[in-house]
Amino acid sequence: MPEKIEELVRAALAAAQEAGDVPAFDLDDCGLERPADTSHGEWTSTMAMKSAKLAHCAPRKIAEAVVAHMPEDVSIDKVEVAGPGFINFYLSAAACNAILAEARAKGMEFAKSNVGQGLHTQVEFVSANPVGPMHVGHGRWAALGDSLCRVMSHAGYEIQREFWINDYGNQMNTFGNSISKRYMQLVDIMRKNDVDIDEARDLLAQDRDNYVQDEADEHLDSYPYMDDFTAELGKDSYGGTYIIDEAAEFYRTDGDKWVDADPQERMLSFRERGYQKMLVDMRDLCHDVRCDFDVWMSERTMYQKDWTGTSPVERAYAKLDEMGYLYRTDDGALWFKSTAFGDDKDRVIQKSNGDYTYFSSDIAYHWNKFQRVDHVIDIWGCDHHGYIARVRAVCDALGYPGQFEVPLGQFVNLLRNGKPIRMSKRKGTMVTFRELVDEVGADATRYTLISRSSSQAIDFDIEAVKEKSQNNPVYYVQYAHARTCSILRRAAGVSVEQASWMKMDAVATKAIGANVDYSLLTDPTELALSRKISELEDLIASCARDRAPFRLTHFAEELAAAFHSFYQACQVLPSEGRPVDPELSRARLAACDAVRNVLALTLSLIGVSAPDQM
RNA sequence: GCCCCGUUAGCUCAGUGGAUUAGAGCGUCUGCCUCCGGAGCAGAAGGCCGUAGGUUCGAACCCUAUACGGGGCACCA
Repeated sequence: MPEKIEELVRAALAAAQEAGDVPAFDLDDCGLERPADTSHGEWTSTMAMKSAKLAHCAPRKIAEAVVAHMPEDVSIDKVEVAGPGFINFYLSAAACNAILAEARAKGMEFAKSNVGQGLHTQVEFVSANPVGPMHVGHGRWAALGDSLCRVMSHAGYEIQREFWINDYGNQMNTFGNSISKRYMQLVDIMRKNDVDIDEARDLLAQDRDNYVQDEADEHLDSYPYMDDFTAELGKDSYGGTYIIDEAAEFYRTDGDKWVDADPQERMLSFRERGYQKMLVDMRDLCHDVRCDFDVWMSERTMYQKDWTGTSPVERAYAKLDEMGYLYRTDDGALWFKSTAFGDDKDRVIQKSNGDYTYFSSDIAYHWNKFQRVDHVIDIWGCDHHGYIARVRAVCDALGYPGQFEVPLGQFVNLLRNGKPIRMSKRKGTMVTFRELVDEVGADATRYTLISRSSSQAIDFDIEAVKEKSQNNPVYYVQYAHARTCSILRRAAGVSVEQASWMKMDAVATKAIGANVDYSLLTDPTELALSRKISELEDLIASCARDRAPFRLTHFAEELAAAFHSFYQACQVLPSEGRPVDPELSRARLAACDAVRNVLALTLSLIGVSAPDQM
């Protein structure tokens, strides 16, 4: 439709200029927009205001001349000049409602575009360390990243989803040692108190709870095991209950065979098996919120030597060195000249003691990414923002300027009854994402986490989301979808059971039949439906371009509201005392079906289910 | 000191340079089921868009300055 209106505007302007009503000038942009207020028509052109200066002519005068020369068109009811010089186009009902037929015909393929032009894009997100459970912040990245991928795919990008596993470095050993220490403590408790593993686990967990609750460290003797734990492993150790559970599980499978074993071997065994379990847990949890990754990339692979006898990290160093971007200081540390690419200061990539810094992994990793895709998006928490410049510097240095971007996301503030929850890394207290999903449900969790701009910090009140889940907008939208299904089932004379094996598309076809006359839909609430639905394609394209999938939740709520209004104002099926013309009824059913399709599509783009009944 | 995010209705937030009247949800108040799903609808009340300049035909939106709030500035990962 916008293409057609643009044609008409250009033709009208040419005619007006030909007639001498408007000075000659070149029009580069028709400035087509959708007026916010429906009383201003379906489309408006701001070309008169935009070209007023160029034409040395009052915008209102240009607009009037253009309208006077506007060619006739069947899909245009009328064209008007309004305000300072808007040219408003009012479409016929048939033209407005054509979108309903399109939405029904295309279903989940509706509102696709090609703004991405097939650009091979990798989106890396979540990438939680495999040494503990995912927290709510990771959940936000999962919801955001996955939704972005779905939206970008719909808008014509070739998308690859990737999870980067930080399974290299000291933290892995700390993780292994933490489990190992807990294992030894469990054995100690069992022997001293003559209890079984389950009781020992509870005693040890209680010891930790005492420690956590004692914020001020006042009762120094009430949690001996926790003190012993932190004394031996330091404050950066992993003290959470899940580590105790992990250790107890290893005791159940292995018994006390590790008690007298070599501590290093014990640590390695626990580390690797614990790591694998964490990975499986994260994969399952992501899957449960409908977020599945294409690639799980291990940091360790960046240090594994291939047949050439070198690792990806070493090859990346050689490449940068060859290009003259590395230098070594007297103390032996190796530096990357990131200031050459706009970073604040140069960055160490190999410490003076010979160890690699974490940054070195990212150098090799991002080089690796660009060997697989043409564009890289890393979704990071806002606390990583200082890290962007150096990674971008690497990408620039390696020859991929402008192909690396980082949408930063603000954090999730967890609250309980309006009070902030103390999240202590030191003491390992946290509300896990798993707990949240199990209590609130995947749909409400995902919807809530995606529904705000990622540049906005979210206050997520657990009690409020749990207790007020009935008021959650996600149910409002799902209810609208279920309602369309209900009407279609009733019209088709099909039970819920029959519908479930027939599928809703078949139910709709049975209810509606062929050759629907969409021009019968002229009520304002009916036209509001087609108007709203016609916005989706541009919306998806802009969500993809701006990396802002959250806007789809607003669209879903608006469409649901438009549908509920329509439903209230227009009787779809004839009932006692409320007759409806059969053809009108079919057209309204078709409108319901279009809404059903579009709601299902929109919800699927944000990874939320569209139930046929609730 | 430097960098990032925010500041819009009582609360939580949308707002892509456009129109007299800056929107939505929650909360408050008033109506609407002998009627296709009331998890709904219709309406009311509630705003000098943090402040001050600038750009523009036009600014909540862009620019500059400034105030307040949150976060970040490792040879940690």
